[in-house]
Amino acid sequence: MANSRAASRNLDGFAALSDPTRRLVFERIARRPQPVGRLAEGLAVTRPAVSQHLKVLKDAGLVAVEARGTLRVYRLDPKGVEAMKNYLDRFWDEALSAFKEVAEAEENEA
Amino acid sequence: MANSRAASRNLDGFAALSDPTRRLVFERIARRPQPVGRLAEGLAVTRPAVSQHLKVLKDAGLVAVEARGTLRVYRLDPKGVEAMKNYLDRFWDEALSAFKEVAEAEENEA
DNA sequence: CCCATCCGTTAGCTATTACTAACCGTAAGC
DNA sequence: GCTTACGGTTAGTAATAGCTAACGGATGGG
Repeated sequence: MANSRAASRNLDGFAALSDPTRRLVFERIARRPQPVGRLAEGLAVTRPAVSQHLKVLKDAGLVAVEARGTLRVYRLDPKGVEAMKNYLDRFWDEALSAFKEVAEAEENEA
Repeated sequence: MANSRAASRNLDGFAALSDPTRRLVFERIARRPQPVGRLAEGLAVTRPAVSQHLKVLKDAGLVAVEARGTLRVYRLDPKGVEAMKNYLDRFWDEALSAFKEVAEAEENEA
């Protein structure tokens, strides 16, 4: 990675986790690797919908597939999670320092 | 906050950072606190658009405002960033362990 | 070989979103 | 008090996203 833009790659994870249904799919997979059919049972949406959500999560690097015969078991993928964590860490210190400056400024005004 | 759902609140940040233009606004504010007008100058979209993006970022707890006379300076807000960081940390270990299990399984198959 | 099961894909519809243009409110400067 | 600069809000539009229904492909068991 040459510049800071490298950390900005693969940030489709934000769009992937922006949908509540997709977050549920993600959290269920985190609890235990599962095939698509089982996920669809407890999710109030049809199986094709879950399949489309899985495609988005897979393209974002948040989940991975393991073909086990005719079953396709989905599990978490650390790649996408790490990319998002790194991105947020980039601004974490700046967020704290900005907050601190304001706190001190308000102190002077008081 | 009693259960793990507490960490799932305030996750509108994912939707907020899912838009590329909104990410640019967020990153620019991170670099230096700025008023709306200055942000709109370098962003290829009109000022009202930036204002709407700022409202989304503010509702998500990612930015905060400080009224300085007629100027309104926007800065980062640690709240939303922390919520997202915590959420991702919840699944970080599970993602790694799931990855490890698969690696070992593939090792046995080889 | 045939059937059943599991899964991904497409077409089409509806709802949501990001955008611009126009408007209104508010705080300084003369 | 009037004007100017700065900003949030609304109306309306074009694009995008999530959903269901229907289909097609691939694997395993009888």
